Amino acid sequence: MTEFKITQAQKELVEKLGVYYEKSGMQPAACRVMALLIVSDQTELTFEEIQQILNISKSATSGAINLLITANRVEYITRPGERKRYFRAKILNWKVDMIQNMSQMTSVSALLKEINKQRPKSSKEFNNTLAEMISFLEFVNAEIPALFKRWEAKK
Amino acid sequence: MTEFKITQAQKELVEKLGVYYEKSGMQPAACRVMALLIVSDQTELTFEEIQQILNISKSATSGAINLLITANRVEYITRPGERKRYFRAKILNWKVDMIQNMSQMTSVSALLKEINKQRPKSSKEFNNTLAEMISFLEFVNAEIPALFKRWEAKK
DNA sequence: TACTTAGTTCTGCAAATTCAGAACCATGTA
DNA sequence: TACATGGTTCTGAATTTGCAGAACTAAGTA
Repeated sequence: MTEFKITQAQKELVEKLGVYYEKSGMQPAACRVMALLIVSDQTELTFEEIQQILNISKSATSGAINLLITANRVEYITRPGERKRYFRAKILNWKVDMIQNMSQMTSVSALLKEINKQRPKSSKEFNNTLAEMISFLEFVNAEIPALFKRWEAKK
Repeated sequence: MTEFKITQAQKELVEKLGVYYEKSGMQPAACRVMALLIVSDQTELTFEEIQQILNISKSATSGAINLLITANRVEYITRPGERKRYFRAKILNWKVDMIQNMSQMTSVSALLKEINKQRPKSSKEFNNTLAEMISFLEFVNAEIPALFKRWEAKK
């Protein structure tokens, strides 16, 4: 039985980051696992370590890990001769994730467009505001690549 | 008893937009109310109209409306001589909302910064990736005003 | 004063979520 | 073959959520 632990300060960071992740609707245990993989000194943790550090059941651990893997937020590696898997946060892909996240705006603006099309002409101010929102969302969406470029340039 | 209704097409838009709002963790009924106030031909609806169109109970209607008011997403007006309130989506403030939403990134990046500070020097690649994320989040955050300006200019 | 209107608040149920515990399985090892 | 390891899956219990229904309140009206 490994007895790897994290410090009190780290525990608090796991909680804080965990709560942040919860806002996106993921279940608490999965959020803690995700947070732990970011906060922990080791970037790669085994099933057992995760379970013990967070003090949750095997089923909760299994469920959380698989959820995160499905959501493409966690991956695992194996080591030659070991059956254990080493789980780690998939943060190297953060740019792809962020682009995907930002691009969700596109789907909203498409929906808002559809809505605005069916709105009566009479509610002019409202429609105009909606049109402005759509215009801005589309603009931002189109600007994303440029945003990355300017960031790269500035570094 | 008023018998104001919405079309089938509108109902579907309310559902779609409602589901979109649900992603942010708000309760279903409140999301439907919000969506209705965007989709409906009338931009201002009474308590009774909302309740009847969405076919929900008074308590659900009351709860949803008050939640939305607290979240600053809905406001109401009154008309002289009438006791009823007319509720409407507070979309005219969309810029403020959007800036606030985007600025939430700042809070995450602050937290990530705190985390990165306590990480061991040994996990170099991980720390660097984290630092890059933070850098990008801060950059985007700083760029928000400029983004609005460029959008205005382009219009 | 009694009644209507416009909503609020309380009670409680039904459904969904989340997780622990135990049994189970698959692979490797002695 | 027996046992250990690294999980997965099933069951069910404890919360939590979301809302209906009914009672209630506050303000205006006849």
